[in-house]
Formats: sequence, structure tokens, C-alpha cells
Amino acid sequence: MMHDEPARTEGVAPRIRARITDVAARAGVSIKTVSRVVNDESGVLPGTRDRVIEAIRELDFIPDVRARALKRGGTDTVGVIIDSISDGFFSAVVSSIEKLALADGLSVLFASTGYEESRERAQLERLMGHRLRGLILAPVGITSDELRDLQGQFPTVCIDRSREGIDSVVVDDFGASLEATRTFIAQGHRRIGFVRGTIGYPTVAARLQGMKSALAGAGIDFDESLVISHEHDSAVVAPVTTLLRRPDAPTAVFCATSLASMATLRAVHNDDVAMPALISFGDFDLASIVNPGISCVDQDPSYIGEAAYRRLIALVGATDAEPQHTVVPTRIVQRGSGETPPRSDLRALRADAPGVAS
Amino acid sequence: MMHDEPARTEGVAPRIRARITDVAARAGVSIKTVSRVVNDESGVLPGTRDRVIEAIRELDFIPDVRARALKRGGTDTVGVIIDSISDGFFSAVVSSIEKLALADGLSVLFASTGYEESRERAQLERLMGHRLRGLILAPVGITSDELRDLQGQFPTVCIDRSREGIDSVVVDDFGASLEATRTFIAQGHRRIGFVRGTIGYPTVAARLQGMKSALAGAGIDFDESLVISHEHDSAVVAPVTTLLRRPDAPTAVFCATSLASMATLRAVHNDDVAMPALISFGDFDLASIVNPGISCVDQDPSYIGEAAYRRLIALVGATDAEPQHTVVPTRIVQRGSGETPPRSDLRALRADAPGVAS
DNA sequence: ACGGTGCTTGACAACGTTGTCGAGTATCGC
DNA sequence: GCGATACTCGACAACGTTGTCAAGCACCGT
Repeated sequence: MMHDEPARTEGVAPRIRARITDVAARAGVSIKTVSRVVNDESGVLPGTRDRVIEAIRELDFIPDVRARALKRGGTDTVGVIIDSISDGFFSAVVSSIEKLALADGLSVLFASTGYEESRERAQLERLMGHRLRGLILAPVGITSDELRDLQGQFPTVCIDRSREGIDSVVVDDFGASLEATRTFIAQGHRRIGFVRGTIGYPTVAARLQGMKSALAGAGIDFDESLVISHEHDSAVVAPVTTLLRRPDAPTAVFCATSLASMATLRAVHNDDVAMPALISFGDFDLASIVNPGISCVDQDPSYIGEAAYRRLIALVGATDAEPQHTVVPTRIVQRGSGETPPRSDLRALRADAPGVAS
Repeated sequence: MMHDEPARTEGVAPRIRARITDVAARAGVSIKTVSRVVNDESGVLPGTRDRVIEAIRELDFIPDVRARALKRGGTDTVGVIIDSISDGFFSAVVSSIEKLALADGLSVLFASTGYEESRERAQLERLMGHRLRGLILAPVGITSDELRDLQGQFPTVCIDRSREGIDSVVVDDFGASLEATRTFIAQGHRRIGFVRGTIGYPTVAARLQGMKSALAGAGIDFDESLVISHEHDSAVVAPVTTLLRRPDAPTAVFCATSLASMATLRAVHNDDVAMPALISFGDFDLASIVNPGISCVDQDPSYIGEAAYRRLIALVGATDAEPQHTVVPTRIVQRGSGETPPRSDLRALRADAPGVAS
């Protein structure tokens, strides 16, 4: 691919990329013939083909996908819009999408919203300019109608959060939280805290609903004061600390996001407060390393990415398909922190279980 | 942006995106005038401009950036090629790059190599087809010559690993490791382990060199048997366990990557082996949460991303610029694990320091 | 009244590629 | 030997946009 003229270290002649015209001239054929060779079309004499291939090699010709797409009326680019790539969940999702896209020869145009509506809109509009093959989107403020409108341009699949009438791949936030809470209840917990972390996420709201539903099902009153939320995840450390120091502190805590979990762990670590039973919604590196391991609702992000991508590809060309809502199954990974009875036994645990340092 | 015709729930007429021609027809002007309005050029009567804007709104017109780029001969896309987006270091780098690119109205084409040369080559070639504005690359197998050749097409900035003659933004692997090792030595450590993790990374090799140099400087013999490496980071847990169980186990361990650190912590956690003094090259979520906190060489990935991006933008149009190698300063974040004397005191620590669970 | 000036606007070519179609040539059957 | 057939190859238009240039028009000073 890379040619081997001696590269001059300075004053590099800004060599311009070879066009199909250059290749044609060099091989002594028409541009159409080059095009045929490039696209592996039949009807080119072996000798001619060889000459063209040689010229392509010599000139380092790589076809301009933009011109190609323009002519053909399609694109080889899929868009991915997520909240933040720093979020372990989304980075895993994007990682699996990108891997699959590479296998299909597709390019990935990446954008993040920071969970801001205005930024989502800007990113969306910018990506529209690229005439995508399809879009995988973690929707923020965009409405069903707007998305259905997009659907007319290219297929769209929502992840993490769903929109009516649009294909989506999500986890069962409500059900998984219900199950996790039931685990707590079965162990005898009655006061269960909920660390919401960043406010405003509908998934988190659904998780809270799941917990409430489990409590109601067991005839346990729900205490609003055990719910901790804050504008930013990092700012949640202090309120959690306060919560766990209360005389009537919860004996178990359900953390709605892995960031909330880490903040909670930080709270537990920084101050000498009792570690409650803990289940985290969303797995994270740390969870399997600390002692006791943090039990998690595992949402399998790479599978979510895969499901979304496959659905997107299936959707290309199938404009009449009924919107399909995939709910990716979750499972609770038991590592110890979630399978702890309340109170009294807790003290035993504290004396017993050494930390990482031991 | 989104128009508001009632979206029909099924059998959606696959409405085709409006072209500049459609807008022109609707507004009763020529396409050139539409183009003028779109690009905020002067010389359009307010009345005409309004009619065009109205038509654009009605038709949801968004210009095709590919056609625009084709005509103008430029692009609004930068490429980013990294090892893996699941790696916390790279996800932070990409995050900051993407944020800056958005501010400049640039799109980010994202690709990962998995640190495989063949995949790097494929990604590179695919991205070349997009005629990038510039490329930020964590090079794997590509040579200086090949990259200098790329430089002729568009500016390129290497991150994490450098190539001669190409702009790069890296950290001082050697120096930082030297300093970290000296910290150990100052505390009386003589047997210092090195957990390399995945083999083959030149940055890791430089880190090992830094450590060796510090040891040599202090007149300490280097024991090759204290170096743990393996094909994959996860597979490193067992050998580390074995190492720490040896009668002549190292009293301090330098982990060359955050993944290696996590594997080491897992080893320490899974088996009842003494936790050595520990410094990690590269910060990670976990590091600040466990007890004791893991001391780290902080390489400030978001600053690296920013520096690389800014350099890239500066390079656009400046073909004659001398390659500039930016070395981003590191600092050692002391959290406890790295400031621990050897042996005897270690036992005290174990009895003393409770883990996360306490 | 007339040429000049300044402003708005549009016709046309071009960016690099591929689809359409027809020209040219060799091969075959009779 | 001749028309038919099959195959290779190229000229040209088109994708959607912007740059160039000139046309059209109102207005000015003399």
C-alpha cells in the first residue's frame, strides 16, 4: 500500500493522493477499466488487470469512498451516538460495534452527547450530513416522532433507552432491579437504600421503580429518605456517607449505576462506616477485585452492542419491518457483597473479611 | 431540524433526503443561491435569504458533507486509531479528542487495532479512503517511513508510542518508571517485581528499562525472575500469585499497566499472599477506592488527547513544520500502596489496614 | 442620455467515482 | 467468406455540492 520513494525528512512535497485518473493514465487504460478492477468486476483481460493492479500499487491508489458513495447513493459509514465513551458500559458497547463493523468493512463515526440534549441535537445533525448507512443511538432528548422521521433516512436502533416505534436494545431495568431487591429481602433486609447517582436518567428511574415494586410486594414501606441522588455522580459520596452514618442506616444498598457504586465504595472506604450489603446495577472492573466482591446486575454491554449492530444491519433495506424491541437478559453475579444478611452478622463480617490489603 | 409531518407508523414512505436542488425549486431560486445561504455568504437579498431559509426548514435540508468535501477538496473528518476503546487510558484520550473535535465542527472516525498489525493496516487503509483532515494514531506495526508517507496526505500525530520523524505525544515511560522505582528504593526495597502484563508493548519495555536503570543506579542487582509477563493480561494472575508466594518474593511490585495492576490485585485478593508495596503505571478507577489506595504514575490521558488534537489542528496546512515530540509530564499519585517499607512493617500493615469491607 | 459602478443572481464546470451504453475486435458456425 | 455472437473496453453522464464568471438590473455622476 505504502509506496517506497525515499521520504525526505523535511520540506516534504505534499504529494497529492492519486486519483483514478492517474492510475488510468499510468496503466494506459480508461478510468472505467480501473474502476472495474478496483471493484472486482468481470470482463477485464488478465493482462490489462495486471497492468492496472501494478499502477494502483505504484501510485498507492485508494479509492475515495466519498465520491464512490456519492455516485452509488449509499454509504459505508454507521453512526454511533452515546452519552460518554469514558463510561465503561458504553465503551464496551462501542467496542463490540466497532469490531463487527470492521468485519463488514464499515466505518464508525463516533459521537458523544454528555447526556445533553443540545449536544445530542448538534451531533445528530452533523452525522446526518454524512448520510449514514445506519445509526445506533442512546437517545437523550429526542422524541419518538423525530426519530421516526430519521428512520425515513436510514435505520436507527436505540440502545440503553428506548423510544416508541423505534427499534431498540435495552435491558430490563425494572425486572432486574426487582429481582435484586428481592434478593435483599429474602436475606432479611427491610431498610434498603438506593443510590441513584446522577439524576434524570429514565433507566435509573425504572430501576427505582423495580425496587419499590419489590418492597411493595413484600409489604415493606418505602422510605424516600434512603434514596440518594445528586447532579453528578462524584458529588454523591458525601450524602452516602451521611446516610450510612445515620442510626437508622439501611442494612442494604442498591446502587443504580456502576459510577454510583464506585462513589458508594469510596464513601465506605473514606469513613469508618459499616459496609452494607451491596448490589450494583452494572458490572465494573473493581467489582470483582475488592473483598468482598461486589455483586452486580450484569447487563452484558458487548452483547448489547452486538444485538444493536445486527439489528441495524438487518434493518438496512427493510423499510417496512415492524420495530423490534430487544430486551437483553440480565443476571445477578453473586460475589459476596449482595448475599449478606443485615446488622448483627455484618459486624462478624467486618472482623472476618480482610480487605484487599491483607 | 426535524420536520413535523405526521409520521405514519407503518409503511413509512422512505422519504428521501432533500437535496440542494429541491430547496432551490421550493424557494424559486437557483441552487447557487441556496449554497450561498447555507454557507453564510454575503450578497443575498434579505427577502431571498428568508425564502431559502424557509424552504430549508420545510424540507429538513442538511447539506451532504461528502459532496461538499469532494468539491472543496477538504474534509471535516479526523481519524482516531487506538488499541482498544475498552482500555480506560484510550477511552479517556478519545473522549477528550471527540469533545474538542465537536467544538470545531469536526467528525471523528473511530477505529481500533486490538494491537494487531494486520488490523492496523486494514483500518488505516479504510480510513485513507475517507480522505481525512488528519489522523491521531497509536501506532502498532507501521514504520516511520510509511507514516512519513501518510504525512504527505494529511497530518498525523502519534500517541502513546512514537515514530521517528512524526509528531507524537507520549509520556516519559522511562523517566517515570525510574522515578517510581527510586521511590521504592528510598524506602528500603531491594527486591522489586515487575508485572509486565501483555508482552510486546514498547512502552512497557521502556518502563522496564526505567526500572532497571534505577536499580543499577542504586547498585542493586536486577533479578530477571521477578519479571512477570504473559500473552494476555488476564493470564498474568497465576504467575503473579506464584511470584508473591515465593520465599524470596519481592517486597515491592511495579505494575507496567493498569490492567497488570488489576490482575495483580486480583492475585493478591484471591490468595492469601502478602500484599507488596505497589505502584501502578496508569491510574484507574479502582486505584483510589481500595485500601490502601494504589499509588500510580498518572499519565493524564485527557491531556494527552488534547495535546494530540491541538497539535494535529496546528499541523493542518503547515506542511513544512518540524516534527514535534511532546512529552506529557507524569506525576506519582501517592495513595499509600507505594509508600510502604518492605517486610516486617508489611505484616503490621496487614493486621492494621482493613479492606474495603471494613 | 449615457457609460460606469455595485449589487444580486444564475448557468456551468468541476470534484472523483460508477452506471449505461455503444464501439471495436476476435471468435465461431455455416 | 460472412453475419452473428461474445467479449473487452471507453466515452459520457450523473451523484450533490461549490467556485468562476458573466448576466441583469438599479443607481450614480456628468
